[in-house]
Amino acid sequence: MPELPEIETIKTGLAPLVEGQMITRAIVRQRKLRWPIPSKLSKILSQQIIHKLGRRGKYLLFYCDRGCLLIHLGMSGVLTFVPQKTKLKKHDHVDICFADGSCLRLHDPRRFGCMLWTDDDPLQHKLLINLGVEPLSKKFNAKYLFMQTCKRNVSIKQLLMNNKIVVGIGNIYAAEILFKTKIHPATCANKLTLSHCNAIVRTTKVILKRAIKAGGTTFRDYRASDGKPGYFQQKLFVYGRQGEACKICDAKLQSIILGQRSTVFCPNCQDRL
DNA sequence: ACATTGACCTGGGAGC
DNA sequence: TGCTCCCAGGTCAATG
Repeated sequence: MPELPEIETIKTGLAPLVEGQMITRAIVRQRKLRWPIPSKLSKILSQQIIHKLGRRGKYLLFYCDRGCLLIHLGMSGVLTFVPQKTKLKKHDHVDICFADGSCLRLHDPRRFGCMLWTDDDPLQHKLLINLGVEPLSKKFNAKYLFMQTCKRNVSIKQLLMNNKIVVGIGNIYAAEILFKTKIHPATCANKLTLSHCNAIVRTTKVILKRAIKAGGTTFRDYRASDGKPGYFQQKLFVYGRQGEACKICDAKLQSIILGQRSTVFCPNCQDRL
């Protein structure tokens, strides 16, 4: 389940491998992803050079000669850089083939991801234009978050996962951020003070940066592997640990459902306001 | 304008 | 063993 740190890690790892590559064709074996892959994708991409990789939220951007390829990995998407002759596995949906015999291969069992093309500025694309601020940018600050929380009647956990407000924070990091800031995930957003918002913002940046660093180390060798990053699992305090002991106070971690998503927290460390 | 719910999809685990 | 059921998750569209 790639969240922002994983996508950033993938971008960093992939950039030196694909930037400057000439695309010869694309092989699409399964078009039905979150949205259908354009039927003329191979024709569009043929003879284009990938100049630069980018990222916006959880979207990977491949800037080419005449437009941009947008890739979202959904829940289960994996990109690998392999020789074109590499044996196919189930759910290997797309190969973007390069002139040197290598290819970028998209594998996505659950098909929640997407691969789309735009001729124009990708940031103006329908799916990207309404995205919220980048959590590692200066726009994500206490004042901004407070402005958002003030007027909203949802749990702070749901707000953090709302990509119209801030992008890239999914179920894993939302839980971890709220644990670190000692805020109960069900706390109504409009109960938070500016000071709480400041703590959330600073913690978010620390945790995401640390995860990017960890992802970088576990991901270095992904060229040969299936590319699954480690989610710096040893460093998770609450996610996936319901019923286990809190690493800080030893209380039993609890799980609740917020916005149809399971949410783990420590009933002792995290106060509800 | 905001909040909520359903839909999409497969693999893996639990339970029988 | 094999079946069924349920869960995981991101995010958009439709509905309230």
